[in-house]
Amino acid sequence: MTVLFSKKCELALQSVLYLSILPKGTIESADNISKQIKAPREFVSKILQSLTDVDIIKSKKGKFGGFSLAKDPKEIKLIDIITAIDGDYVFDSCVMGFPGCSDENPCPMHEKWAKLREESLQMLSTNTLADLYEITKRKIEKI
Amino acid sequence: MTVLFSKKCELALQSVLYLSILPKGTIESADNISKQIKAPREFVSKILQSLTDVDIIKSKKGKFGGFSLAKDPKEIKLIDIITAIDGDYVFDSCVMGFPGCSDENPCPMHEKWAKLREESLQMLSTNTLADLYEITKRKIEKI
DNA sequence: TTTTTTTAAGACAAAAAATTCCGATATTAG
DNA sequence: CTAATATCGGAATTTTTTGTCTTAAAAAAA
Repeated sequence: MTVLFSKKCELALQSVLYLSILPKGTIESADNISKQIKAPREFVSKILQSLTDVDIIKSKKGKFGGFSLAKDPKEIKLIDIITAIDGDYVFDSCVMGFPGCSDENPCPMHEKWAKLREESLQMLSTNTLADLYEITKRKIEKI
Repeated sequence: MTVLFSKKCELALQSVLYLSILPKGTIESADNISKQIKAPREFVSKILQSLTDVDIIKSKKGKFGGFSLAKDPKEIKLIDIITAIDGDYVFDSCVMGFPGCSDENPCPMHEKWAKLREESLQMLSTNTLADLYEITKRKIEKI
Protein backbone atom coordinates (compact mmCIF):
# COMPACT_ATOMS: atom_id res chain seq x y z
CA MET A 1 0.00 0.00 0.00
CA THR A 2 1.12 3.43 -0.79
CA VAL A 3 0.45 7.01 0.05
CA LEU A 4 1.26 10.35 -1.44
CA PHE A 5 2.22 11.96 1.84
CA SER A 6 3.63 10.32 4.93
CA LYS A 7 1.42 9.93 7.98
CA LYS A 8 3.44 12.66 9.64
CA CYS A 9 2.68 14.97 6.77
CA GLU A 10 -1.02 14.20 6.82
CA LEU A 11 -1.21 14.95 10.53
CA ALA A 12 0.84 18.11 10.03
CA LEU A 13 -1.65 19.32 7.43
CA GLN A 14 -4.60 18.45 9.64
CA SER A 15 -3.10 20.15 12.69
CA VAL A 16 -2.20 23.36 10.94
CA LEU A 17 -5.52 23.48 9.15
CA TYR A 18 -7.21 23.11 12.50
CA LEU A 19 -5.19 25.96 13.98
CA SER A 20 -6.13 28.08 10.99
CA ILE A 21 -9.84 28.05 11.73
CA LEU A 22 -9.45 29.09 15.36
CA PRO A 23 -9.78 32.78 16.25
CA LYS A 24 -6.59 34.60 15.34
CA GLY A 25 -3.83 34.13 17.92
CA THR A 26 -5.48 31.23 19.72
CA ILE A 27 -2.99 29.02 21.54
CA GLU A 28 -4.01 25.39 21.48
CA SER A 29 -2.23 22.60 23.36
CA ALA A 30 -0.86 19.53 21.60
CA ASP A 31 -3.28 17.56 23.71
CA ASN A 32 -6.30 19.43 22.35
CA ILE A 33 -5.06 19.33 18.81
CA SER A 34 -4.44 15.61 18.94
CA LYS A 35 -7.89 15.03 20.36
CA GLN A 36 -9.42 17.10 17.62
CA ILE A 37 -7.71 15.25 14.81
CA LYS A 38 -7.94 11.94 16.64
CA ALA A 39 -4.25 11.13 16.50
CA PRO A 40 -1.71 10.07 19.15
CA ARG A 41 -0.76 13.05 21.27
CA GLU A 42 2.98 12.41 21.57
CA PHE A 43 3.24 11.89 17.85
CA VAL A 44 1.33 15.07 17.03
CA SER A 45 3.48 16.87 19.53
CA LYS A 46 6.63 15.78 17.72
CA ILE A 47 5.26 16.88 14.37
CA LEU A 48 4.25 20.26 15.74
CA GLN A 49 7.76 20.71 17.07
CA SER A 50 9.26 20.34 13.62
CA LEU A 51 6.77 22.83 12.24
CA THR A 52 7.86 25.41 14.79
CA ASP A 53 11.44 24.98 13.59
CA VAL A 54 10.45 26.17 10.12
CA ASP A 55 8.37 29.01 11.49
CA ILE A 56 4.96 27.84 10.33
CA ILE A 57 3.64 27.68 13.87
CA LYS A 58 5.03 28.97 17.13
CA SER A 59 5.01 27.35 20.53
CA LYS A 60 4.67 28.54 24.08
CA LYS A 61 5.79 26.46 27.03
CA GLY A 62 4.22 26.24 30.46
CA LYS A 63 0.71 26.50 31.79
CA PHE A 64 -1.71 27.68 29.13
CA GLY A 65 1.03 27.07 26.61
CA GLY A 66 0.59 25.35 23.30
CA PHE A 67 0.84 26.09 19.60
CA SER A 68 -0.47 28.81 17.34
CA LEU A 69 0.08 29.92 13.76
CA ALA A 70 3.30 31.85 13.33
CA LYS A 71 1.83 33.99 10.58
CA ASP A 72 -1.34 34.93 8.81
CA PRO A 73 -3.24 32.01 7.22
CA LYS A 74 -2.90 33.62 3.82
CA GLU A 75 0.87 33.52 4.21
CA ILE A 76 0.99 29.75 4.71
CA LYS A 77 0.84 27.59 1.59
CA LEU A 78 0.09 23.89 1.67
CA ILE A 79 3.40 23.17 0.00
CA ASP A 80 5.23 24.84 2.89
CA ILE A 81 3.84 22.30 5.32
CA ILE A 82 4.52 19.40 2.98
CA THR A 83 8.12 20.25 2.25
CA ALA A 84 8.74 20.98 5.92
CA ILE A 85 7.79 17.42 6.79
CA ASP A 86 8.37 15.26 3.71
CA GLY A 87 10.92 17.36 1.85
CA ASP A 88 10.56 18.12 -1.82
CA TYR A 89 11.46 14.57 -2.77
CA VAL A 90 7.91 13.88 -3.92
CA PHE A 91 8.13 16.36 -6.70
CA ASP A 92 11.49 15.56 -8.14
CA SER A 93 11.92 11.82 -7.89
CA CYS A 94 11.04 9.31 -10.59
CA VAL A 95 7.52 7.84 -10.28
CA MET A 96 8.75 4.45 -11.34
CA GLY A 97 11.93 4.53 -9.29
CA PHE A 98 14.19 4.44 -12.34
CA PRO A 99 17.68 5.80 -11.77
CA GLY A 100 18.67 8.99 -13.54
CA CYS A 101 15.21 9.87 -14.77
CA SER A 102 15.23 13.26 -16.46
CA ASP A 103 13.87 15.11 -19.48
CA GLU A 104 16.94 13.90 -21.41
CA ASN A 105 16.77 10.31 -20.25
CA PRO A 106 13.12 9.88 -19.28
CA CYS A 107 11.45 6.85 -17.75
CA PRO A 108 8.44 5.48 -19.62
CA MET A 109 6.00 7.56 -17.59
CA HIS A 110 8.15 10.66 -17.33
CA GLU A 111 6.53 12.91 -19.86
CA LYS A 112 2.98 11.97 -19.05
CA TRP A 113 3.66 12.29 -15.39
CA ALA A 114 5.42 15.63 -15.66
CA LYS A 115 2.15 17.36 -16.43
CA LEU A 116 0.41 15.90 -13.41
CA ARG A 117 3.37 16.62 -11.17
CA GLU A 118 3.42 20.19 -12.36
CA GLU A 119 -0.30 20.62 -11.77
CA SER A 120 -0.08 19.19 -8.26
CA LEU A 121 2.81 21.42 -7.38
CA GLN A 122 0.92 24.37 -8.78
CA MET A 123 -2.13 23.56 -6.74
CA LEU A 124 -0.18 23.13 -3.52
CA SER A 125 1.86 26.28 -4.15
CA THR A 126 -1.04 28.59 -4.85
CA ASN A 127 -3.44 27.48 -2.12
CA THR A 128 -3.00 28.96 1.32
CA LEU A 129 -4.72 28.11 4.57
CA ALA A 130 -6.89 31.15 4.04
CA ASP A 131 -8.15 29.83 0.72
CA LEU A 132 -9.33 26.66 2.44
CA TYR A 133 -10.95 28.33 5.43
CA GLU A 134 -14.62 27.62 4.74
CA ILE A 135 -14.24 24.05 3.69
CA THR A 136 -11.79 23.33 6.50
CA LYS A 137 -14.23 24.70 9.03
CA ARG A 138 -17.03 22.56 7.68
CA LYS A 139 -14.86 19.44 7.67
CA ILE A 140 -13.37 19.93 11.15
CA GLU A 141 -16.77 20.53 12.68
CA LYS A 142 -18.04 17.26 11.31
CA ILE A 143 -15.22 15.08 12.61
CA MET B 1 9.80 11.03 2.90
CA THR B 2 7.06 9.80 0.73
CA VAL B 3 6.40 8.05 -2.49
CA LEU B 4 3.48 7.55 -4.77
CA PHE B 5 4.06 3.84 -5.28
CA SER B 6 5.74 1.38 -2.94
CA LYS B 7 9.18 0.06 -3.77
CA LYS B 8 7.56 -3.25 -4.64
CA CYS B 9 5.31 -1.53 -7.10
CA GLU B 10 8.15 0.39 -8.70
CA LEU B 11 10.13 -2.80 -9.19
CA ALA B 12 7.04 -4.55 -10.53
CA LEU B 13 6.59 -1.82 -13.13
CA GLN B 14 10.27 -1.93 -14.07
CA SER B 15 10.30 -5.72 -14.36
CA VAL B 16 7.20 -5.98 -16.49
CA LEU B 17 8.29 -3.09 -18.67
CA TYR B 18 11.58 -4.88 -19.20
CA LEU B 19 9.83 -8.09 -20.19
CA SER B 20 7.71 -6.11 -22.61
CA ILE B 21 10.64 -5.00 -24.74
CA LEU B 22 12.04 -8.51 -25.16
CA PRO B 23 11.10 -10.50 -28.26
CA LYS B 24 7.62 -11.92 -27.88
CA GLY B 25 7.52 -15.05 -25.74
CA THR B 26 11.01 -14.62 -24.28
CA ILE B 27 11.45 -16.32 -20.94
CA GLU B 28 13.74 -14.42 -18.62
CA SER B 29 14.96 -15.66 -15.24
CA ALA B 30 14.40 -13.69 -12.04
CA ASP B 31 18.16 -13.53 -11.81
CA ASN B 32 18.51 -11.78 -15.16
CA ILE B 33 15.61 -9.45 -14.52
CA SER B 34 16.98 -8.40 -11.16
CA LYS B 35 20.39 -7.76 -12.69
CA GLN B 36 18.83 -5.66 -15.39
CA ILE B 37 16.85 -3.47 -13.03
CA LYS B 38 19.60 -3.56 -10.41
CA ALA B 39 17.45 -4.78 -7.57
CA PRO B 40 17.80 -7.64 -5.07
CA ARG B 41 17.06 -10.93 -6.79
CA GLU B 42 15.03 -12.61 -4.06
CA PHE B 43 12.93 -9.51 -3.65
CA VAL B 44 12.24 -9.21 -7.36
CA SER B 45 11.47 -12.89 -7.40
CA LYS B 46 8.79 -12.41 -4.74
CA ILE B 47 7.24 -9.55 -6.63
CA LEU B 48 7.17 -11.51 -9.88
CA GLN B 49 5.42 -14.33 -8.06
CA SER B 50 2.56 -12.08 -7.08
CA LEU B 51 2.25 -10.83 -10.62
CA THR B 52 1.87 -14.38 -11.90
CA ASP B 53 -1.02 -14.84 -9.49
CA VAL B 54 -2.95 -12.08 -11.21
CA ASP B 55 -2.06 -13.35 -14.66
CA ILE B 56 0.05 -10.44 -15.82
CA ILE B 57 3.10 -12.62 -16.29
CA LYS B 58 3.53 -16.39 -16.32
CA SER B 59 6.31 -18.50 -14.88
CA LYS B 60 8.10 -21.66 -15.87
CA LYS B 61 10.10 -23.75 -13.43
CA GLY B 62 13.29 -25.68 -14.07
CA LYS B 63 16.25 -25.22 -16.35
CA PHE B 64 15.67 -22.43 -18.84
CA GLY B 65 12.69 -21.45 -16.76
CA GLY B 66 11.79 -17.93 -15.77
CA PHE B 67 9.10 -15.36 -16.38
CA SER B 68 7.38 -14.04 -19.47
CA LEU B 69 4.39 -11.83 -20.20
CA ALA B 70 1.11 -13.69 -19.87
CA LYS B 71 -0.52 -11.66 -22.61
CA ASP B 72 0.12 -9.19 -25.36
CA PRO B 73 1.76 -5.91 -24.23
CA LYS B 74 -1.22 -3.97 -25.51
CA GLU B 75 -3.46 -5.93 -23.17
CA ILE B 76 -1.52 -4.89 -20.06
CA LYS B 77 -2.27 -1.48 -18.59
CA LEU B 78 -0.05 0.25 -16.07
CA ILE B 79 -2.92 0.40 -13.62
CA ASP B 80 -3.18 -3.41 -13.70
CA ILE B 81 0.34 -3.74 -12.35
CA ILE B 82 -0.18 -1.03 -9.76
CA THR B 83 -3.40 -2.39 -8.34
CA ALA B 84 -1.96 -5.91 -8.33
CA ILE B 85 0.81 -4.77 -6.00
CA ASP B 86 -0.42 -1.70 -4.12
CA GLY B 87 -4.18 -2.17 -4.35
CA ASP B 88 -6.49 0.61 -5.46
CA TYR B 89 -6.04 2.36 -2.15
CA VAL B 90 -4.01 5.15 -3.79
CA PHE B 91 -6.91 6.33 -5.82
CA ASP B 92 -9.69 6.27 -3.30
CA SER B 93 -8.17 7.35 -0.03
CA CYS B 94 -8.06 10.91 1.29
CA VAL B 95 -4.88 12.84 0.40
CA MET B 96 -4.79 14.46 3.79
CA GLY B 97 -5.75 11.35 5.72
CA PHE B 98 -9.02 12.80 6.94
CA PRO B 99 -11.62 10.21 7.93
CA GLY B 100 -14.77 9.92 5.85
CA CYS B 101 -13.58 12.15 3.04
CA SER B 102 -16.12 12.15 0.21
CA ASP B 103 -17.85 14.46 -2.24
CA GLU B 104 -20.51 15.08 0.42
CA ASN B 105 -18.10 15.64 3.28
CA PRO B 106 -14.90 16.70 1.55
CA CYS B 107 -11.52 17.43 3.08
CA PRO B 108 -10.03 20.84 2.29
CA MET B 109 -8.12 19.50 -0.71
CA HIS B 110 -10.76 17.11 -1.92
CA GLU B 111 -12.20 18.99 -4.84
CA LYS B 112 -8.92 20.33 -6.12
CA TRP B 113 -7.32 16.95 -5.76
CA ALA B 114 -10.15 15.06 -7.43
CA LYS B 115 -9.20 16.45 -10.79
CA LEU B 116 -5.58 15.39 -10.45
CA ARG B 117 -6.54 11.99 -9.12
CA GLU B 118 -8.90 11.51 -12.04
CA GLU B 119 -6.26 12.51 -14.57
CA SER B 120 -3.68 10.18 -13.04
CA LEU B 121 -6.09 7.30 -13.05
CA GLN B 122 -7.00 8.10 -16.62
CA MET B 123 -3.37 8.13 -17.66
CA LEU B 124 -2.59 4.84 -15.95
CA SER B 125 -5.75 3.19 -17.29
CA THR B 126 -5.29 4.14 -20.92
CA ASN B 127 -1.58 3.47 -21.28
CA THR B 128 -0.50 -0.09 -22.00
CA LEU B 129 2.97 -1.59 -22.15
CA ALA B 130 2.71 -1.40 -25.93
CA ASP B 131 2.18 2.37 -25.79
CA LEU B 132 5.42 2.75 -23.88
CA TYR B 133 7.52 0.40 -26.02
CA GLU B 134 9.88 2.89 -27.67
CA ILE B 135 10.63 4.97 -24.64
CA THR B 136 10.98 1.91 -22.44
CA LYS B 137 13.49 0.42 -24.83
CA ARG B 138 15.53 3.58 -24.88
CA LYS B 139 15.50 3.86 -21.09
CA ILE B 140 16.34 0.21 -20.40
CA GLU B 141 19.23 0.25 -22.82
CA LYS B 142 20.77 3.20 -21.02
CA ILE B 143 20.66 1.75 -17.53
C1' DT C 1 17.75 -41.91 -13.08
C1' DT C 2 20.58 -38.32 -11.40
C1' DT C 3 22.16 -33.68 -11.63
C1' DT C 4 21.45 -29.03 -12.50
C1' DT C 5 18.74 -25.05 -12.79
C1' DT C 6 14.94 -22.44 -11.81
C1' DT C 7 10.44 -21.07 -9.53
C1' DA C 8 7.39 -21.54 -5.04
C1' DA C 9 6.59 -20.82 -0.36
C1' DG C 10 7.24 -19.53 3.98
C1' DA C 11 10.13 -18.37 7.82
C1' DC C 12 13.46 -15.10 9.14
C1' DA C 13 16.30 -10.62 9.43
C1' DA C 14 17.18 -5.80 8.70
C1' DA C 15 15.77 -1.19 7.91
C1' DA C 16 12.58 2.44 7.98
C1' DA C 17 8.50 4.67 9.62
C1' DA C 18 5.38 5.38 13.23
C1' DT C 19 4.53 5.81 18.00
C1' DT C 20 5.60 6.06 22.99
C1' DC C 21 8.22 7.28 27.14
C1' DC C 22 10.79 10.02 30.07
C1' DG C 23 13.53 13.52 32.09
C1' DA C 24 14.50 18.44 31.52
C1' DT C 25 13.07 23.05 31.05
C1' DA C 26 9.96 26.91 30.72
C1' DT C 27 5.75 29.44 32.22
C1' DT C 28 2.05 30.81 34.90
C1' DA C 29 -1.16 30.64 38.97
C1' DG C 30 -1.54 30.60 43.67
C1' DC D 1 8.60 30.05 46.18
C1' DT D 2 5.87 26.03 44.95
C1' DA D 3 2.75 23.39 42.31
C1' DA D 4 0.82 22.47 38.04
C1' DT D 5 0.97 22.33 33.13
C1' DA D 6 3.26 22.60 28.70
C1' DT D 7 6.77 22.12 25.35
C1' DC D 8 11.58 20.05 24.19
C1' DG D 9 14.83 16.57 23.07
C1' DG D 10 16.36 12.24 22.84
C1' DA D 11 16.02 7.45 23.62
C1' DA D 12 13.20 3.34 23.34
C1' DT D 13 9.58 0.61 21.38
C1' DT D 14 6.34 -1.16 17.95
C1' DT D 15 4.82 -1.82 13.35
C1' DT D 16 5.42 -1.95 8.50
C1' DT D 17 8.15 -2.50 4.62
C1' DT D 18 11.98 -4.32 2.50
C1' DG D 19 15.09 -7.85 1.83
C1' DT D 20 17.32 -12.71 2.73
C1' DC D 21 17.61 -17.66 3.53
C1' DT D 22 16.31 -22.21 3.25
C1' DT D 23 13.85 -26.06 1.71
C1' DA D 24 10.79 -28.12 -1.61
C1' DA D 25 9.08 -28.99 -6.19
C1' DA D 26 9.32 -28.83 -11.19
C1' DA D 27 11.69 -29.22 -15.61
C1' DA D 28 15.32 -30.23 -18.64
C1' DA D 29 19.86 -32.25 -19.64
C1' DA D 30 23.23 -35.71 -19.01
